[in-house]
Amino acid sequence: MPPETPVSLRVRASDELRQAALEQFATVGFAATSLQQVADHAGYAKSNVLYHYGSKEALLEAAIGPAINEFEAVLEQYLAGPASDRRTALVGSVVDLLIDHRLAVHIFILQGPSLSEVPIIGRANAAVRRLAEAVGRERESLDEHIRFGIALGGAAYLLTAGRLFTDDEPPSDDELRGVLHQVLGELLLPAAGRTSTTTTTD
Amino acid sequence: MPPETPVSLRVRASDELRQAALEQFATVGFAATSLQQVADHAGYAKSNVLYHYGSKEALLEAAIGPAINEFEAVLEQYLAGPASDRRTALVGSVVDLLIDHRLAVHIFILQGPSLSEVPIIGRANAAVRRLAEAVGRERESLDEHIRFGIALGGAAYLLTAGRLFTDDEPPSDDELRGVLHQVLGELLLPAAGRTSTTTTTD
DNA sequence: GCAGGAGCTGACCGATCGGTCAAGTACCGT
DNA sequence: ACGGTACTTGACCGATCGGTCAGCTCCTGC
Repeated sequence: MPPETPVSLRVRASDELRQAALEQFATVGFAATSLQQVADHAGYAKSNVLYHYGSKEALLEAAIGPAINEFEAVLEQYLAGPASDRRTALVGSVVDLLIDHRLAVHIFILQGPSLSEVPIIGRANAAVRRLAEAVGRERESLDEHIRFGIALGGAAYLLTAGRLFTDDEPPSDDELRGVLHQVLGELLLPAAGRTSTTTTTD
Repeated sequence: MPPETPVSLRVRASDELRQAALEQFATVGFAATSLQQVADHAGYAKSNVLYHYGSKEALLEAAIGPAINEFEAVLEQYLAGPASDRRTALVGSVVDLLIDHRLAVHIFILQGPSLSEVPIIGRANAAVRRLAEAVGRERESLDEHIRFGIALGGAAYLLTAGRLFTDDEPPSDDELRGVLHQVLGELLLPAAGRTSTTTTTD
């Protein structure tokens, strides 16, 4: 047993590299980010990136895999849930996912269509598509598809590109959560003023 | 004067190259698209791209310049308009711009934050930011900023990534225009039920 | 003390990047 | 027929890409 018991474990290089990759992939784009950039940003040599993660695609998978798993869990929960309050629960789950994994979400939502040949991105695209179809199947398709696309893509855009809109320091996560909950609810939940037939349950 | 008056002018290579570049930049991403891809897609040699447009950046400028000019015109019109119906006019202008230049808009809105070092993208980002600030200045800032970001980013995302949501052939532009007008109006116009920004408790 | 494995690095590889250049082709007014 | 101009191309350039590999330093179990 070592005499000193370090409260904070030593920082692992693989974690630093994964985090640097996540930030670079989200802000610069996966295709436009070189392994050299990731290594420089984390303070290591490029070879070390390929030592811990065998390839650029594996690095991407390590960076956004957890977020995609969580997104797939949200999808399964929605498909299995009762039709009465699926929508409300969906909005809450999606808002949490967006805020907790905003960088990863930006990658596999906004860059997803450009990277469909990457296996893990293909998985994410399939999940997004299944959720969109499930949401759109409940009512008139075109309107729902558009609302869903704007809500998902818009929120993903806002959370990472939103710093472009103001030079003030960004709002706290709780503030963001509240407003996002409100706005996405307006977009996805059958509001009182919209769609004359307020069919809350079928 | 030429004896034959050809009804359809001869197809110009520069136009074909510009159009191919627009499509590739929008679907694959500017940084991830090589000049070789653009040339192959249009059926010419790579050298010919650099003959008509001296550099990759100049090609981008030729492809999205008109859309950015139009966006800046929308901004000026909004800044100069009377406060009474600026918002309503803005929604109409933005919807038209989105539909008429969806590929270019996808590039300078969604890829904008990643490409701010490219001069023309920097111009576009500045215009987006000025519009966001003008819109957000009228009421409580955070809520308005978020609504604006979701509306703009979401619509740009939907129009080009939306084909990921369905394998049916895409809806007509008129259908799209109608629904977009409705949804963006809900997001940006002060609706009757909504003015209180009391975030619904979780 | 020491063998051995994990962590890390620089040198190097073929491929591709954006961009340059000289030569070839096609078409024009004269 | 001819000179010139616009157009198009393949060969080529240095830089950088993702990825491989041999070798270095450290730490640890014995």
